[in-house]
Amino acid sequence: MDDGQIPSSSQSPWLPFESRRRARDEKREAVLRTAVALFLEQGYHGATLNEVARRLNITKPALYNYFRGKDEILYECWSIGNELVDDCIAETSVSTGSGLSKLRKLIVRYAELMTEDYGKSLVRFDLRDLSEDNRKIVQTAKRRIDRAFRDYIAQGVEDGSVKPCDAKLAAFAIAGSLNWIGHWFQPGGEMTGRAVAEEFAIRLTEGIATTATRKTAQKAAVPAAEKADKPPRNGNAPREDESEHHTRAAARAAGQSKRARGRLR
Amino acid sequence: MDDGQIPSSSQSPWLPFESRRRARDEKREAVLRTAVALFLEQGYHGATLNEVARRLNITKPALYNYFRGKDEILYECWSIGNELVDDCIAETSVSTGSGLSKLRKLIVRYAELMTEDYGKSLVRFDLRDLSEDNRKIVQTAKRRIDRAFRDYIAQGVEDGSVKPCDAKLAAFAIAGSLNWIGHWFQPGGEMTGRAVAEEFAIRLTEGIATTATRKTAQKAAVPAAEKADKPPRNGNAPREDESEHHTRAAARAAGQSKRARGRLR
DNA sequence: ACTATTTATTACCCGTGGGTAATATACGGG
DNA sequence: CCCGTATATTACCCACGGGTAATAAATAGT
Repeated sequence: MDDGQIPSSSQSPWLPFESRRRARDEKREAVLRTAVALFLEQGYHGATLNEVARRLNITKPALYNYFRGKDEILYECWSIGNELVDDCIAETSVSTGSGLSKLRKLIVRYAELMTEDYGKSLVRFDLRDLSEDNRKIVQTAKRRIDRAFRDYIAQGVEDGSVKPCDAKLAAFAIAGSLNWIGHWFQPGGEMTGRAVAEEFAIRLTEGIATTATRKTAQKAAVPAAEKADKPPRNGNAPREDESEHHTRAAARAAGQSKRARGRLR
Repeated sequence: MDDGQIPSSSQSPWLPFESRRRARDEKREAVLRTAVALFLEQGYHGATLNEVARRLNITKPALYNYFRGKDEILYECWSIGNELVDDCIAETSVSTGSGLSKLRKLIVRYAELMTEDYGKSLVRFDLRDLSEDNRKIVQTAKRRIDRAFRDYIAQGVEDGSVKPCDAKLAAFAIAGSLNWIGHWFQPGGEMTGRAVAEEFAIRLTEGIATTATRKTAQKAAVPAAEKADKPPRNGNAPREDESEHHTRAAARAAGQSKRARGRLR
């Protein structure tokens, strides 16, 4: 079935027996990358710290140099995902355009996140496995995400780009579809994450949008704004907006001083 | 915090110390009712068999008279939920009407299921906690459910009641919204399960429907069928169709002879 | 009433895996 | 070159909870 000799998978900073002198934070992140993948693969309870360590060519106790325990690793995985979502929200909220326009942008970004490991961790991990404190943080953040969807919808209703509807339920419906992506999507399938995201942005808004979605027929019903809403559905353009996907996440990658960092001796 | 003396919760056939002479199957089901509630409340791994037993006024080993082990209990919970879904599908598939009409019916039924314990078990439990064999059964059944959604959509596209679209993605989007209900809904909130279900049936189909949804304007575009599609949105009528929610489930309640029944000595 | 069968209880086992203590090795600075 | 610190390893602990064996209590049949 399985025996030793990991094929030096992905890229572990601990090459079997050579120079293991990388920066601390790089190792920390490597642990998280491995952990989130394993947690998704086997489930939090099915995955063992021994296996996480094994995949990194180290042993379990070494992990405790970087984390207080298993549940903290889980929390940190979730936390990274949350920072990515925050970036999505921040990006979309500063963008100009109607409520519908912002909603669509958020859907695309969020959907694509759900096709990646850290995004999935937001919806596949069980809050009850976290410590009391961390659980509260997560719950608060979840409400923030929900609020973003709801706000854009309400905003759209006001500016006329979205049909009048119950913002709360509409947000649940949309977020549900998107979150579910994290359960079924796996890379290597017929569609790329980006493609799924764009398709969902259309599908999930065409029910509540006042304007026609597909291409023509911008029937002149929108009172204000609605500028660069959507370049009319280019098949596979080289994503024009790779500018800076990481606002807060980039900060974390560089600075990274806050947040517990392993056993405090 | 908590101490002994369970307040004889719900209705346990094992009243603390009196007549415990119920039929075997009734006890079996009582175990499942308690187990599914506890699993949802604390998560499968967080819940212990000791606690399940405690809530039933018995002790852990007694459970092994009815089930082979914890994972079998999990499977049986899931299995009941699956039978309920099968009923939904069976009901809707024999109903007359357009593809859209069937789709809406299925959505309503399925959504309401997601507000109940056994329905939630379909989407909140982790397949990886099941035995190899049972996991295969579940996966097969899941595909069947997905197929039902997809078929109705495809059917609707053909008969003109649904706009042309990718049936697979549309089904994922709809099922995602519905499955997510099982994660956020809890009874006692502002809306009843039924209300949520009806609202979702509208919301999730108005994007892909060719006919106007709300009330008037049946613009004459549907080529065939489309009979008793929907009584125009009665606020809280006493659900006209309580006829027989349980086809297969009813059979199980009465006959119930198949399926492993505890330790075979 | 006596016995066979079912169903429950008490007492126990033990594998698993998170977590820790003691210790060794590598690294960087004076 | 030596020492302090950071980082890793080996060896271990032990709580938890699923599962079992032995046994007792209840039930049904004749």
